[in-house]
Amino acid sequence: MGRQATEMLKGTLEGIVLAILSTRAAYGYEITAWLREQGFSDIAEGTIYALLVRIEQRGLVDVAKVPSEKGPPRKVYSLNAQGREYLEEFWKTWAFLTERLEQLRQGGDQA
Amino acid sequence: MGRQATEMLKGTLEGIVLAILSTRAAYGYEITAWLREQGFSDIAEGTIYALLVRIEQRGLVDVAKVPSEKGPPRKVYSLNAQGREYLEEFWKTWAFLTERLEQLRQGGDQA
DNA sequence: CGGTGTATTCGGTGTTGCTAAGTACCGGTA
DNA sequence: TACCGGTACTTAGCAACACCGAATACACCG
Repeated sequence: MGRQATEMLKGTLEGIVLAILSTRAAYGYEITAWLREQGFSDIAEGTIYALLVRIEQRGLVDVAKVPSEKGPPRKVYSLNAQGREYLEEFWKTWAFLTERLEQLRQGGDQA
Repeated sequence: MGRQATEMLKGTLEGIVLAILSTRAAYGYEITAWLREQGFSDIAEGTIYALLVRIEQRGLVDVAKVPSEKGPPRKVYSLNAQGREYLEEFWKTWAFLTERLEQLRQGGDQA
């Protein structure tokens, strides 16, 4: 989607992944595929894996190694209590941002 | 506002400033003060100036040096045609992101 | 045995916002 | 005069994040 999207994803992508994991446990490959389906056409594979490693190191998710029928074992991530708290904060920050931008958009349309 | 906000601002702050400039010309100090009023409490002064330099170098804004009664001359920025185009793209990307996240938020609330 | 699809890892790059310090100009005050 | 606070901009170095490209590993199929 271009340069703007790349920069806007910073910080947001983390929230997106946490939000996905709040509905169900998932592994990297699966998440990447799902995001592509949702229109995040050019999210790099490596980006998701790196992100997953980060949130694991911060203790926001639990990990389970599950054998796959069709490849190497999967690392299945699930959101834990701390992750849920963090996700709450994310939504608050997101709400603040969207409010400000909604105001700006309306103001800009008038001018 | 913390780490999350910092990361989420990346890419978004640029759009915010362009949106401000689409309503009226402004200079750095003024923009910083306005943002603080709007609740962006800890946006660093240097951040805005650096951003303004970037968008100027990309040719999105025009600059005029205007003497001030109370200090060194102001650099007043105004959005030009290219900047307006770029801002349009920004809004599109932003709309895409908000759509996805709105869906995720609803899904997450159910689970 | 080589190729395709699944699944993860790693090193290096560019962009961005933050920190912190410095420069410059002006008015008021001691 | 000398100093301080408010205005206004600049700069150098840092940390975090998404991207790119390549590599690794496993399973099945022709």
